[in-house]
Amino acid sequence: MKNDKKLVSEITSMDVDFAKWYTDICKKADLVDYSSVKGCMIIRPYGYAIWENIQKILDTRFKELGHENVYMPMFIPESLLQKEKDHVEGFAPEVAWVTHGGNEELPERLCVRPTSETLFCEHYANIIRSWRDLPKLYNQWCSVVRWEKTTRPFLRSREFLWQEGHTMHATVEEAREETVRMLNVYADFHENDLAIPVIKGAKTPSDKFAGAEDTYCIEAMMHDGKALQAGTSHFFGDGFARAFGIQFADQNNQLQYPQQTSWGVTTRMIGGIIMTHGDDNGLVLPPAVAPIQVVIVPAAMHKEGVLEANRALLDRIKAAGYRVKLDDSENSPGWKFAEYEMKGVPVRIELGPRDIEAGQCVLVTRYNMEKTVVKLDEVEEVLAAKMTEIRDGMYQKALENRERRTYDCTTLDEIKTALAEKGDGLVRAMWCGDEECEDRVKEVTGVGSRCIPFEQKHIADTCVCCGKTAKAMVYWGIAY
RNA sequence: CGGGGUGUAGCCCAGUUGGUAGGGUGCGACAUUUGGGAUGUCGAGGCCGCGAGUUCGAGUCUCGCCACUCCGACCA
Repeated sequence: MKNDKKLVSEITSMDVDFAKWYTDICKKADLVDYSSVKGCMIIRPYGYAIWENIQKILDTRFKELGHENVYMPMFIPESLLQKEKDHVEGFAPEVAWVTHGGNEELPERLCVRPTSETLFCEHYANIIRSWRDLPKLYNQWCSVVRWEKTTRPFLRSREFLWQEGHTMHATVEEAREETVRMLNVYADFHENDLAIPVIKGAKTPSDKFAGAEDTYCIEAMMHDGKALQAGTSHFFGDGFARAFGIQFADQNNQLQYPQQTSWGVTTRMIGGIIMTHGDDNGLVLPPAVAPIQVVIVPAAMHKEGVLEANRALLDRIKAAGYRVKLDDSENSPGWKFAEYEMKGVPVRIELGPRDIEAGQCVLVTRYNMEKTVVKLDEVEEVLAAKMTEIRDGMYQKALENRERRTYDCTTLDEIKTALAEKGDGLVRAMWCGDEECEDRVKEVTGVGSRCIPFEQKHIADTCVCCGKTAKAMVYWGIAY
């Protein structure tokens, strides 16, 4: 059939070429366009609307937990960046520098923020004096620049949008609690709103954020079995505070250094949504962040009464609180079906003369293409149930993929065999804690350490690599 | 940053031994259509990625650069 042919030619199949499939979706679903600067993407209205929905949900949660939004400058003087040694060393290779203002060379070059710990610290040094000033719970929504070598839309761009929380606390316990609390916010958001199952855990020492004492992360598995770091939360101790001279007088009038955290998620999450839920017909969006949650496609639109009935349905669904669109354009229904499937709209409702006569409409859920005939009277109730069902179904589907592609291994050979026979995936294996073994596992098997999960599973007594007593079970994988 | 691939209309692509650019799709108008990407007619749309060079003449040959893309090393 001609239609089928066209569909196939639109997007590369994910089984044929996952990477190509990914970029096809990004472009064909109107999420991004390329700009004239390498690695800098234009986020188009449909893609940006997803980000705005993500922002709304997270911003609300941050504020519920007492965080306040601020805005820091985008430039960091070189001397400021250099105050914390590990931090500079970590970021130096990928910062962009501003060296001129107009035609004048600047006395000190400015780096375009790759992250803002140093700026927050400089400011905190000025505003924190007493235990009464703590905690400081600041967050900012902004973009940062990291001069990446290879770039991909959403997954790795040289400029990306994110949110960075930076907090200061009086005690270690309180700061550690904050670090875990925010990791949990990210994990809940991924699982409940994005329908992406995540593994919570700690990064190994070699994989920690530059300057952090502990880095926690959530790891998600993409459809192709590769891992995506979806969010991070860091505990800094007082390392930065000492470097920046931030001190407060405690209740005994003793000077103390405050304990610091930072945490962030980025537009990369959109890449995560695409690669977790998408299929060969295009994007599949979780209802919570879909710019359009319901699209109404009229059939035989020009027959008498059809458009009116569709408009009435639109008003009702809108009144019920959904982001809904009626496509009354002149395109054929078939065109519209394909279009909104490409864009990942969670629910499509078809309403034509036959339905109107029968007092019903046809409801199709995107993630499984299931058709349901719904009585018009019951649309609101059915929609409410469907939205939950969609989120649960998408989550389940993603979880099954992850479980099918998670392999427990006790030797390096087992890892190699599992990956070769079952395909890319996450490997659960024991680790002694030595960086040498960590490197060797990657060298020999191709999978690197992703995280030491909070939820441990005992697979063996000894390290998968050296055979010494194991300290922890580690998730290993190929990372995006 | 190494290795490969690709840059021609918005998109996909053709373009012969070098002779001044074409198809499909999309776009605009009109008509007929509309339950899985409709059809016809007319029309608009090009610094052939950018810059040098060879040549009477370059989309085509040479060199350089840039971008995209894939595979590796680094990263949210």
